[in-house]
Amino acid sequence: MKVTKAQVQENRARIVAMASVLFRERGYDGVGVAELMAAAGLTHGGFYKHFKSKADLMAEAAAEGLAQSAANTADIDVVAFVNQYLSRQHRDAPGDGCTMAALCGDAARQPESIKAVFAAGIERQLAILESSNETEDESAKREARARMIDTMAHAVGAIVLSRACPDDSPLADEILEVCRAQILGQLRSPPAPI
Amino acid sequence: MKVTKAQVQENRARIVAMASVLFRERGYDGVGVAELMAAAGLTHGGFYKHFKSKADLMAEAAAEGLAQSAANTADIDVVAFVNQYLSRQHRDAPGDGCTMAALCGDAARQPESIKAVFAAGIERQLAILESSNETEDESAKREARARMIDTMAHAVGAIVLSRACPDDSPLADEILEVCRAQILGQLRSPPAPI
DNA sequence: TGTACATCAGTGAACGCGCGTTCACTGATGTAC
DNA sequence: TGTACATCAGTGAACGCGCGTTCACTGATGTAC
Repeated sequence: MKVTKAQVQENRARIVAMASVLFRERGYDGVGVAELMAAAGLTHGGFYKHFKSKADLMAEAAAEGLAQSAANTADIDVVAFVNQYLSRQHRDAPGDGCTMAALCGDAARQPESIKAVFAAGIERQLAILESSNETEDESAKREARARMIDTMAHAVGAIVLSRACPDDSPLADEILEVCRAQILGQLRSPPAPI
Repeated sequence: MKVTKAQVQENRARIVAMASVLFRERGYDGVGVAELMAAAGLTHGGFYKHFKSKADLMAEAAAEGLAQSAANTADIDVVAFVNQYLSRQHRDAPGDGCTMAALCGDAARQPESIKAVFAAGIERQLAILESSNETEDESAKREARARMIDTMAHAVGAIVLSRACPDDSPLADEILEVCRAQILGQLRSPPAPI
């Protein structure tokens, strides 16, 4: 049962999309090839007609997830981004949340090729966040970049730490709220003195 | 070949200690029971004389790792702690680094019992960091706690994000340096306005 | 436009492998006398 | 203090299982005429 070219493309895209979600929910080792294919409505045997290996799909799914996050960020301002990022909804739904927050720990133990995808994703996200700042001044640009790197790490840390706490634990919510207030405060305040 | 009571205790402690390191280096799914036992100089069959299951050891190894971090923090002040935490040495040696930074992502997908160990570890670390502040004032105490939660999340995020980048990538170092400067700046400055 | 045939995405059984866990056995330890 | 024996940490083979990957096969698609 061969299938139209359009169908092939669509199937492949669906595999990547489902993988992107499932990996975020359960980690790279937490989902098998068979389950991934089943989630896309296919059987596992056809997997290698689309991808060289599971690691291959991991890289592609990460790229997709990171691109999606970037796209979601493009339209809103930094304050809205932070409010949404540091919400309980985001923390409790890793599957359609930030790929960095969900998979950074896993990425650290993956081959360089996957780490490269993450680094590119971070740079891309930074470019979008910085773009709200339209200055021409070089030192102001550097300042804006540093601020955004800092904000990103701060936000990722809050989500990651909050997710490591038991469901409904007060500490999990406290981490989120404290960090949200702090990050928003910093964004409002002038550059920190050196 | 039975073994003295002291030897039994020592063997068990060695298993937990090695597990604590290996899990931090390669994640909970990245190390098997056989390898864990071999690292402790034993064969895999005896594992279940010491632990009910691998998950059991995971919880104990996490507790050990978190307790160790707390102990290491007890003697030094917050600035020294931050400088050490956000160093390339720490980033590049997860095996004897912070358990939170190394395993938070994994913990998020583990049973509640392990998440509880993490939450307890976070509280313990907070207690130590807050203790440098010796005020009696209730609102100042709350302020100190919030600051330390914030600092911890910030620092964890920086390490986790930096580790997801390729080895020797400029971005990995940039993240570390930017966050270190920022965190130290905040610790020096007065409480952020609300 | 209609026919004949090569292509190749998808199927499902099978592969070897490493995992967590169980088990019968060993033999020095530690206890009872 | 010396002897006899029960205990149980440690061994290494074996278990079932699910994993990533391979393979012979299918049959509609898309191409060549």
